[in-house]
Amino acid sequence: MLTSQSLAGVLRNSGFKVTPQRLAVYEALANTKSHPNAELLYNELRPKYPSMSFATVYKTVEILNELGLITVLNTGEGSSRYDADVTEHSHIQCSVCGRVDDIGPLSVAKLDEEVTHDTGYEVQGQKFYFYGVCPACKNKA
Amino acid sequence: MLTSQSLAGVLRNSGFKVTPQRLAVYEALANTKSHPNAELLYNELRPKYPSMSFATVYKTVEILNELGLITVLNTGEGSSRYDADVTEHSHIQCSVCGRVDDIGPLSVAKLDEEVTHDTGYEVQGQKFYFYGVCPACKNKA
DNA sequence: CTCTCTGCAAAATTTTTGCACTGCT
DNA sequence: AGCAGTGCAAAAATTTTGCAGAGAG
Repeated sequence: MLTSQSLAGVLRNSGFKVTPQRLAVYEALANTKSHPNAELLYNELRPKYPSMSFATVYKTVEILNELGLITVLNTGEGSSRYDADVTEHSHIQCSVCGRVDDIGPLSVAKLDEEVTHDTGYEVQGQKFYFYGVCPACKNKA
Repeated sequence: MLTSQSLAGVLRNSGFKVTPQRLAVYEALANTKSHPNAELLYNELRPKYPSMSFATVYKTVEILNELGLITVLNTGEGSSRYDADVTEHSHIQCSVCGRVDDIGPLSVAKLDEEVTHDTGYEVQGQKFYFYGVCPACKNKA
């Protein structure tokens, strides 16, 4: 999670301009654990930035992702979700209510080695998704 | 991987009708390791089934997925990929050419436990995606 | 002042749906 | 024969793109 100042620095150093919209999109992601998609970001930012557009949301998350400042999640829904937490962690989605929660670092240190040996790929990254029923939905049932 | 006969049985037992299109979609998936998306399936089946439509492809993979006969992959591309191999395994995608390869079962036996303990979810399934450069693309570089 | 960025609208892409016709059982 | 399935076309949903005006450096 970066402060607005350090985000501004990263953008500038990478040749991108620092705009209120870019800071706002990042800040919205940094201040939530709900892993919103583009629509939710748009709806959340609209009140503060009435001119905010989907184009800007999508262009911004693309840049933030390129710069490694956010992660894009594909849980299998129609749309992508975004996460400002780029530290090593995984995600789990409730098959009942659809919420996505974080899973702290798993004991997977040897996996990259295993995968390299198994496939010959030069492994650069990984995304783990778990699916199940969240505690809240379990209690309702 | 089911034979056409056993697939027919599963469909019938589940109240679905056995149609040439359904058998063909499954067979196409069972006979490839390329994890095609809907468009590739459509293009592959078109010559044999000139009337094949995207609607049928999508409706069929939805049923096959419901029945647990195929798996849907979301690597982060625009479209979903489908895999008739439902045994426990993961996938790795080349960040250069986009191909998706299989990874045999990983040493992740304790992960579900770890996740349950960490999140309180009742874990039902998981999907692991690795990203990197495939041997072929490495050699070209 | 320049050049990137924003925001609108239109387009492209992927997936879903409605409905008449086909064909499985 | 009855009813689910197919296939067409249209619609929906998500994401991308073109371009004119706005704003950051």
